[in-house]
Parts: sequence; C-alpha cells; structure tokens
Amino acid sequence: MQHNPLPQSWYAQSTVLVARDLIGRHLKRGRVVVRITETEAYLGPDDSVCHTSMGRTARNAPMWGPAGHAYVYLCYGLHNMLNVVTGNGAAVLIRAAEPVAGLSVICSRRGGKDGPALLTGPGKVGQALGLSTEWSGHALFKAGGLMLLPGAAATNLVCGPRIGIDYADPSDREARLRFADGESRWVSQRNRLA
DNA sequence: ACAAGGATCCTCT
DNA sequence: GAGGATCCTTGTT
Repeated sequence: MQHNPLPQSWYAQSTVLVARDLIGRHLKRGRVVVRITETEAYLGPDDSVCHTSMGRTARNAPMWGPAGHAYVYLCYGLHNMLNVVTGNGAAVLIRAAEPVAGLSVICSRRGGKDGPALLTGPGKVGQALGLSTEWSGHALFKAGGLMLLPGAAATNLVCGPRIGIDYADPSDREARLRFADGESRWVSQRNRLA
C-alpha cells in the first residue's frame, strides 16, 4: 500500500475529473483505511444544489478556500458528511466506500453492523471514519490526521444522477454527476447505478 | 430570538 | 415503502 498522500495540485483540477478519479482512492485516518467506491460532484455557486450557491457562510467556508481540504457538515442533525474541496466553491461528496484496514474499528463505530451496510452511504462513511464538523477545513494532502492516499484506480466506472436533491432545479437534478465503481458491491443499494 | 428544513439512516410494516 | 430521529445552519423578524 502507498503511504504518501496525493499532492494538493491533484485536487485543483475540474471537479468532475476529481470526482471520477476519486473512485478507488484510499481515505486513511489512524488504523482505518477505506477505498472510495461512490462520489458525487457539486460544481460550485452556479449549481443550485451546491451549498455555495447560497453564497459564503460560516459553514461552507472551506469550500471557498484552496483545493485539497475537507468540507464536513452535519445533515439532518446527525450525519457528518465528508466532501473533498476542489476550489472555487466546488467539492465532491464521498457517498460510499469499502473497508481496506481497521475493520474492527469500523464495525464498532457502526454499532456492530456488517457487510455493505457499514459504508454504503455518506452518513455511514463519516461515522466509520469517526468524523465530526471539527474536521471541516482539514488538509487532506498532509500526512497524519485524515488523508487521501493514491490507492488503485477503478477499472469499470459508472455514472448517473445525484441522490437526495428532489428540491433542485430539474436540470441540476438530472445531471449525471454521481460516479461509482461498477465492480464493487460496496455502493448505494437504493438508486443503484447500472 | 425564531422557525423551517435538510447532499440521511434505521426501524418498522 | 413509509415515517421518525435529531440539531445545526440559515434567513427572517
């Protein structure tokens, strides 16, 4: 396994490109390592469902900053969602992953669950990594803490519309900005991509 | 200071 | 397939 995090320059590419290239990468925090299997791109202020479309706020401040930082926010009062900032108010949501190391820790944090239920959903990924909003703004390209490792690229990428944004403008709702590893079982079961 | 709602998950039927 | 949990963020008074 490779141990050096991806450089900051890697994050400062087009958001869609980063969202696709994130599939297969590894997230590491302490003993826990997971392989990203599903992502969603949020393109920036012009994307009506992107948090920065409402302008700059205290919560979304990391998204306006330089690429390569985490944006963590609390959803429905209980789920910590992890995003990777690509710059200019855009970011990529980590929707699902599969375990690589630290499975016992993941199980414990997930309340003794088993199988894909451990990591197939953005709230689950945040919980498995033990994240909270205190991690918002953390630099993912620095060694230590929470970081993104090269991992191994996926061979069969699939894409489709984003999830949970029924309130969005139709054009933004239909955009195919969700990406997943077509070979992995560790992806969203509902609204699964073909 | 207040009210509304959410990039979800889990537990039922 | 439907509904409740649960609390922070936001815009408004």
